[in-house]
Amino acid sequence: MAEPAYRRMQSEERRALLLERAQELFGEYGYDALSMSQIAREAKISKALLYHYFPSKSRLFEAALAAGAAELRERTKLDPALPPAAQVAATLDAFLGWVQERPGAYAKMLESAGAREVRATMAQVRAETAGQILAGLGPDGERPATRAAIFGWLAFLDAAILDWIEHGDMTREELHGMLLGSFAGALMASGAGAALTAAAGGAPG
Amino acid sequence: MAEPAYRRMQSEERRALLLERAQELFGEYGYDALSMSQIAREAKISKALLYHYFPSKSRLFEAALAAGAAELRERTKLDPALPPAAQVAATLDAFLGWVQERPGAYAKMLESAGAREVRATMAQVRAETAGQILAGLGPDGERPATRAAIFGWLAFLDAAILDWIEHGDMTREELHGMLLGSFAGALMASGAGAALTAAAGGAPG
DNA sequence: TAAGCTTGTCGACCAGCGGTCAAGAAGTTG
DNA sequence: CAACTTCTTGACCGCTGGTCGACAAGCTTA
Repeated sequence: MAEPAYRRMQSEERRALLLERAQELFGEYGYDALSMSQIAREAKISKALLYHYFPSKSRLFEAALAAGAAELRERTKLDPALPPAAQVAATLDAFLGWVQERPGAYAKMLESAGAREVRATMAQVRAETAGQILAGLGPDGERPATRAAIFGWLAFLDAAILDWIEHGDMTREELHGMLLGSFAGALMASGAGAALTAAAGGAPG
Repeated sequence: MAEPAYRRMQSEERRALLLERAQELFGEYGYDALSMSQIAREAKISKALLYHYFPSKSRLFEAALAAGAAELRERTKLDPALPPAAQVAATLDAFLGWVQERPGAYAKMLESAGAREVRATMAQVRAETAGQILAGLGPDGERPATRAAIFGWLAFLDAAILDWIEHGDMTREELHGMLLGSFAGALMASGAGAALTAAAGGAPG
């Protein structure tokens, strides 16, 4: 008679389900506008069970972030034989395409970056990205001004993308050109112009 | 015999005292690592009294922010007769000097910008700053790509300053040159090169 | 069919948060 | 010394992230 009060699932199945749901929800609400209780409610489980699979909210967010990052990485695989500027151009284009497919989620993710508990994680992601670019610049990549310029440009990138998402009055190509030109300008300004031997993509206008 | 359980103060005196204390504490801990209870404790009053003077934590933060901004504005008064690029150069230099005097507090303030309840306020501040720069650029300031470039550069500015504060291996002049050069590069890349008739300051070599 | 066991699952709980309220006490006025 | 203003407080609320012991789903064994 009595139906089971809940359906029991395999550990890995449940975990994957929760992760997927959390990814969607974080992308919809952002980190701090989404509570663990709400995630549990949406997934129709108790909050305690959510904590059984993920030890904390920040770790759950990191897991969701990592899942998204893996997806992105696949899209932005680069050819190490290309000159640095061309690598940046190609990767940037793939990246913009990826953002274009989930503009809301990307914006929420950028917002979430400011939340206290995940700040360190996001800073690390940025540091790794910057490190990759700097490594591709050769000896110039070790100069403090160039390091600051790359960190600055990564922030430039996110801010310009947010503006693009918010206003929607630029084509992706236009944005791409502006970003690439700014990248070149930042490198030049940092004194790393020598690394820009190959064409970095023309600025429109 | 019985000493008073607390000392009563004039409304304005208390308010000014609390605002000053809050400014220090926000600068030391940032927005979300600092609770209203903690502020009250540090100021040796009850939390309820703090709420009597400031209706919410975010409003208290905004008041503290505005106080700092007023200080900053006085330091960065600009001469509207100068060409735009020179205005930016001079303002930027004054701004860097201001940051240099309170590096920790400025870093905490940038961190705080990501907190949920103050995000809108910080976005508004940035929008006003961007608007001022764009207005100084003439007709170019109305182009979407230029708008995105200015927003991007403001983010660049903050990120580069954070890097500067964190590593401390650049002189202020070096940073100033890199920032100005990047500003020019971003404008060029957005197609607003015409606005850069006057020297924007040389990039270091 | 039923007992035994593993472990997925839940309700109840905790300290702390931002925020609110009626009541009390400090200090001034008649 | 009483009356009054208003600055100040302790107790409270709903919610958050997070923890814990106990229940029960459903497989294994007999």
